[in-house]
Amino acid sequence: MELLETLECCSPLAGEPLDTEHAARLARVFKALGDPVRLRIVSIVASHGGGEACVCDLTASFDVSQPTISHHLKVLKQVGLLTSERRASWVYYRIVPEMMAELSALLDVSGALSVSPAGRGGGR
Amino acid sequence: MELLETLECCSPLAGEPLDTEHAARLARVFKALGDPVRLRIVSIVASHGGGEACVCDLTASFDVSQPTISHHLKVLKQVGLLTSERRASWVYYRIVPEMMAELSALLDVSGALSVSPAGRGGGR
DNA sequence: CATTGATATCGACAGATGCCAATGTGGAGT
DNA sequence: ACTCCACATTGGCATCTGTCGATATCAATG
Repeated sequence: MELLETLECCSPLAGEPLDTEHAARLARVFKALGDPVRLRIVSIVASHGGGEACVCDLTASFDVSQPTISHHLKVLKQVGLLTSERRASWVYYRIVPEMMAELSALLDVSGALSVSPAGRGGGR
Repeated sequence: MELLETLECCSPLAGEPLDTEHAARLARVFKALGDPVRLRIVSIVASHGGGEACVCDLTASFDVSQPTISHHLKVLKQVGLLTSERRASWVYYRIVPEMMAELSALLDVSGALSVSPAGRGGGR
């Protein structure tokens, strides 16, 4: 079950290089997002009313089989991007906003690279 | 060469579901970040002085061979995360801040899911 | 122009990944 | 208890991916 828990970190990528451990953990999360079906699953769940969607909502949105959807959901859950809850016959998935926030903050290099605060502007 | 160009989009994931096209394009970018070596390469380049790093800086930071680093750089360049410039014998890589900003904004669901602005709070 | 140093490409191979059909499981209704 | 439905797991298969050694390219230098 719980494979990923440490959500304390992270300074943005532009701060200092990721050590091997953090890189390995974060890479697994990005890899989970690195499949078009899984990325659409996340977007469907994130934008679904009530912040959650059942598997039946998802299988209806794809051409792939139900076992394949189930497999992708398992991957997304293992890396900590989704949680699930069973209610009656249906299983509802919702995103973990803390994880999304961590990734978003990690990729936010706006302060360090784009504006160049005078004095170190883009090398040369 | 230029495989990815359309950087106009995107509303955050929580807005509306990604269509198949956008999902496919973005998934390729996330997949590129979904390898620990590549993620560390991005972090090293992003945090390197002057905003750029040459290949020699990178090969020194990893246990993998120089061809492997070169391969990973090619992947990161193809999806639009890095650009390269040759100066004399050295090739300098730098990140594409617009791409980072796009991904960061895409994953930023803080307005829609985490804070629950009264009225639609995370279901229940 | 031969040499050297930095980087890219090629070819091959083990291991990972995505997919499906078949089957298992767990809850709700009859 | 039997059955139906929603979902998960298993097993197998074709394809993709990361890695390396060998080799090619490209730029500076002698």
